[in-house]
Order: sequence, then structure tokens, then C-alpha cells
Amino acid sequence: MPDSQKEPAPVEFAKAIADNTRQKIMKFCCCNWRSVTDIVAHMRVTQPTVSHHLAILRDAGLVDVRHEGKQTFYRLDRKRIVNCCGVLEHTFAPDE
Amino acid sequence: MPDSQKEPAPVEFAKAIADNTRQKIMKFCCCNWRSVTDIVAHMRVTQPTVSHHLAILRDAGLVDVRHEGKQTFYRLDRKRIVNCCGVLEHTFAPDE
DNA sequence: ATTATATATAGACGATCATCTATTTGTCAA
DNA sequence: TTGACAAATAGATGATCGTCTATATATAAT
Repeated sequence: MPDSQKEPAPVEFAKAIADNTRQKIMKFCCCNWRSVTDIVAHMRVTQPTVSHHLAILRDAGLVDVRHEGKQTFYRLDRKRIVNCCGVLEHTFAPDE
Repeated sequence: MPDSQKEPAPVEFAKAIADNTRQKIMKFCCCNWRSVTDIVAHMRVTQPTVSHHLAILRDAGLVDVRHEGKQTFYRLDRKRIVNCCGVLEHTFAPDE
């Protein structure tokens, strides 16, 4: 299985989502494909900062990416989120 | 409701668990009360470092604390963990 | 080809963080 | 009360992180 399909370990997952800016991006991309430009317009940080955070989410396997012409679209991988939360629960609350 | 009973916001929860040392402590305290001394013996960091991480978990409301004589015992609050994971899922994967 | 637009990358800077040693605080036993 | 043990706190240091400006890369339009 390639790295790109491996779920992040609990620590990697936690680090990836442990930032306000990233969580805001995650919510914005939760249920729709969003271009980087749209994400930037929705945030109060610069475009390079958004790209930086998108790279972290991408490296953690938490977003899907699609290229279309000049634009790049991102969407949160909700199944991956659910899976990671499940791993967290199983790791730290095995009996419930 | 006092702060000590409020669940941490998704960002606070993620930050609290976004560290290898803390996750190791969390696993060790998952299903049993553990004294600080026992936790230190189980880890490869110094006692003050363990105390530091315990304070972070305590501030995030993720552990229960009990004093007994000279010793202090910690235990992971598994229900809180489950609840936080649920909030995460609901926040970032509302439809699944 | 040149220009404009979209996104990524490089490098710098200040803030936060994890860890350490040294010390303090609190509790029990002699 | 003195000494021993348990845990927390203070302060320092190096590493990581989030953000910025400047620049590079890629694609489309003129």
C-alpha cells in the first residue's frame, strides 16, 4: 500500500489538525471542492500561508486534490477523518 | 458550568494530544490510575517533563487526578476522549 | 511570445513548544 | 524537627511552527 493511502498515525493526525487556520480550512473544504483562491478569500492569511497549510493537510492524507486548468481544488476527505477519529478512540478508549 | 468540566474545543483537544510523549502517557494511564513515579519509570524523559505533560493533559480536561498521601495518581478520562472524538467527527464529517 | 492568473516554493523571523537542570512545595517517618 | 521521598514550578535552551515577503512554476489568453 503506498504511503498516500496509509492513514496517519494518531500523533500525525493530531498534529495535522492542531491549528486554528487548518481547522478553518478543513471546515470550509468539508463538503465542497474549493479552489485555493476561494480558500484564501475565506481566510485572513496570505495565499502562501494557505498553500503551506494545504500542504500539511495533503501530506497527512486528509484532503483530496484535483487539478483543473490553472486551478487546484481541495476537498476534505471525510472518510479519512472518520477513520482517524475511530483510531483515536480505539487507541485511548479501547473499551467504550 | 466550571471550566474544568467544559470539553476542550477541537483545536485545544488536538493540541493536547499532538505529542508523542503525551500520547504514550495517555496510553499508560488509559485504563488504570498511575502515580507520577510509575509514569516516569515507564517513560524516557525526566520527572519534570512528565509533570509538564500531565499539566497539559490536566488543563485540557483529559485526565482525572487523585491525591493519596505523598503521591498523585492520574487516569485518562476515556469518556472525555470519546466525546472529543465525537465532536471532531461532527465538526469535520457532519454527514457520516 | 508576451502577459496575466493560479498556485507552490524559498527563506526569514518571531512565537510556541519539549526538554533539561535546579529548586520549591508538600507529605510522611524517624 | 529533621530527613527522605513525591510532585510541581522556574528558568534556560534548542527545535519546531505559523506567518510573512519575494520568487518560481505552470497554465491560459492575447
